[in-house]
Amino acid sequence: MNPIAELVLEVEHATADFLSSHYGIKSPEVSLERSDNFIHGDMSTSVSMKYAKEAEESPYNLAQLIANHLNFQQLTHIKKIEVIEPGFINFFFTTSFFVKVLENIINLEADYGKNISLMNQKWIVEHTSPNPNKAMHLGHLRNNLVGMSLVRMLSWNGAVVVSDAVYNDRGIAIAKLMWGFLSHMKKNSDTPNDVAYWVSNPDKWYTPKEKNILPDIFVTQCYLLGESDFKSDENVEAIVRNFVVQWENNNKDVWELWSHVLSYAYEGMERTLLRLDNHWDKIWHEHEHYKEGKKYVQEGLKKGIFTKLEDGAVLTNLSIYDIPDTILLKKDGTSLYITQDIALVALKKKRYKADKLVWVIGPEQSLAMRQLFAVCEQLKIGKIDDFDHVSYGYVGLKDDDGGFKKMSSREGTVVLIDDLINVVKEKIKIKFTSKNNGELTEDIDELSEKLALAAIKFSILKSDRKQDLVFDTEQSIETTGDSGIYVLYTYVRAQSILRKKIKQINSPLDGQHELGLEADLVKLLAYFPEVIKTAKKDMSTHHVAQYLLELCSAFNAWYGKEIVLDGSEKESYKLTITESVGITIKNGLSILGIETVEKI
RNA sequence: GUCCCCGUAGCUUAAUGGAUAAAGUAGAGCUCUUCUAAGGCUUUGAUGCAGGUUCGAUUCCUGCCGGGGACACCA
Repeated sequence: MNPIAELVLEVEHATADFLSSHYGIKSPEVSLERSDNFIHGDMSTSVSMKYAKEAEESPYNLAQLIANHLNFQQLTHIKKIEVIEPGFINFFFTTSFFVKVLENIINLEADYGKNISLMNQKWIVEHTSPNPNKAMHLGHLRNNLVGMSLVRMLSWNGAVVVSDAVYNDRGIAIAKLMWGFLSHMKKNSDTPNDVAYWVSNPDKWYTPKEKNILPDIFVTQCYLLGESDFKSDENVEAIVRNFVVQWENNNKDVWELWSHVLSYAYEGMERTLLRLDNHWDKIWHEHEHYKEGKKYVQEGLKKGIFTKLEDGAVLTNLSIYDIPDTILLKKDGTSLYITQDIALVALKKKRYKADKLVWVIGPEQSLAMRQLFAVCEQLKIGKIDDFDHVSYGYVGLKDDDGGFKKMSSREGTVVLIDDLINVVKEKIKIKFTSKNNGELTEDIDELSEKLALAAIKFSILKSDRKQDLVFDTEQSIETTGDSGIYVLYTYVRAQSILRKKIKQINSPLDGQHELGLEADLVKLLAYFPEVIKTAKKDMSTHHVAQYLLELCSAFNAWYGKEIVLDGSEKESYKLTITESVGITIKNGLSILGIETVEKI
C-alpha cells in the first residue's frame, strides 16, 4: 500500500474507533480529505461537525477530543494535529513521511498510484460502438476518450477490465448505405443498379482509392446519398427495405454487397481509431446475436413477466422501476434495438462472468439504458445495480450568438476526428517552425502528431464527462495554458534536467529537515494515489487531468525559484523530486491515453 | 404533458455539503548572459432567479427562468 493510503486508513480507523467506542456511533463514516490550503494542514476532516449532534458535544469540543485521542495514539507520520473553529481537524505530516513518498515513487515507478480496491472484480466497459455508415465525429471522439480512460482508470484501481464494442452491422441503415453505393458509385451511369450485376462486374464501380477519398468519407457519401434517395423516392425505399429482407433470407449476392460496403466502413473507422490508440478486447457483431433476443422475450412471456398486446407486440411493465413501459417485440414479431441488447447483455454476462457492466453511451440513450437494465433484471440476467450507464455531455459548436449548438450533418457542421487532429497538428507545426527559426527537425511530423493528440485528448478529458463541451477549434484546443501540451512540456523540462545530471540519485533526505520551497510540490506528489480513487468514485478521469495541471504548475513554480543542478548537497534530493514529478506525470498521462515525449 | 441532464469571471473549464469559489484564456504590467520562455510573477473579473433543509449550500430539496435531450412497436 502506498504511504498516503496507509496513513489515511490509520487515521480514519483510529477516529472511527474513538467515535464508536466513546459515543456509541455505529460505523461512523470518517473521511480524511485534502485540505483546501496547506495552511489548513496536509489533510483534514470535518467528521466532528457531522457527528457533533449524535455525540451530544459541540463540534469544536468533539474535534478537540478526537485530536487528543489521536495525539495519544502517536500515529507514525503525524507531526501535528490542529483544531480550528467551527470544528475542523487538520493534520500536518512529518517530513519523513514525504521522504517516504518520494522513495515510494522512485521504487514503484510505472506502478505509482495503483491500488487494489477493485481487486477480484471483473468489469466490462462498452464504449465507442460506431455505426459503420458514417465517418466518426467529435461525439465518437469523446465517447472513445472517456471510455478508454475509464478502462485504464479502473484497472489502476485493481479491476480486471474487458473493453468491448458492438458493431451495429445490419438493418435499414446499412441497407441505405448499400443502395447509395450501388446507385451512386458507378463509373458509368448506364450500369444498372443491380446487385447480381455488381457481383459479376465489381470493376464497374468505384473504390475509395479510385475516387481519391478516404474509405470512411466514401462510406459517408454513399450513406447520405442512399438516405436522401430513400426519403424522396418510394421505389428506392422499397428496394432498400427489400435488401433487409433478402439479407435476412441469406441471399448470397446481397450478403456479398453487404460485406463489401462494410469492409470500406471498417477500414476507415479502424484507421481513425488506430490514430487514437483505441483498443477493444472484444467486438460484438449485431448480425451474430440479433436473433437470440427473441428467445429471451419468449421466455419472459412464458413466465408471465411480459404481456402480449392485442396486435401481437410484447410489452413489459416497468412501473416498479418508475420508468415508462416499453415494447420488446414488434407486432410483426421482429426485434427492436432493445431485443438484441438483451441478448448481448446475457452473452456478456455468460462469457465473462462480469461483476459490473458499464456502457459509455451518450445521454440521449439514458431512458433506453434504464429500460434495458430493468428488463435484464426482470429476466434475471443480472441485477440492476451491476449495470451502469456512464453518460457524457454533448460536444457542440459555438453558435453565432455564443450559445451551444449541436453538430448537424444536415447543416454540414459535423467536425470529423481526423480533420480535427490534422488541423491541430498543422497549428503545432507552425508553432514549431517559428520557434526554431524556420528550421524543421526530421521527426517533426511524428512529434506534431503526438502533440496534437495530447492537446485534443487532454482538452476533452480535463472537464467532467457530464459537462457539455463547446468546441471552438481556435480556442478549445490550447497549446498554451491548461493544456496537454503544457503538461508534456513540463515533463520534457523535467527529463531535460535529468539528462544533464552528473551525480547519481541516492537516498534523498534524512527526514529531519523541514520542507523548503519544494513543499507544495512534494505534498502534491503524495496525493496522486488518492486522485485515482476519486476518479473511480466519480467514474470520471477528469480528476486525473486536473491533478496533473496542478502538479505541473507546482513544478514550474518551483523550477522558477530554485535551480536543481546547483552542485550543492541538496542536488540529489532535488533530482529525486524531479524524477518523481516525471514519473507521476507519465503515469497520470498514461491513464488519459497520452504518450509522453522526451523532447519538444 | 411527463421524465432526465445542464446553467460558475467576457470566453473555456475546476471545486466527496466545508474554511478566502480555483485555473486557463482574453485585457493591463513585469520576467530569458542561468537546468527547454509552449514557462514564471503581479493585476482586473463569476455561482440564472426565489424560497427551503443545515452550524455551514456552487453542491441537497421545491418552484420559476433559460439551454439541450428522451418518452412503446425507428435505429
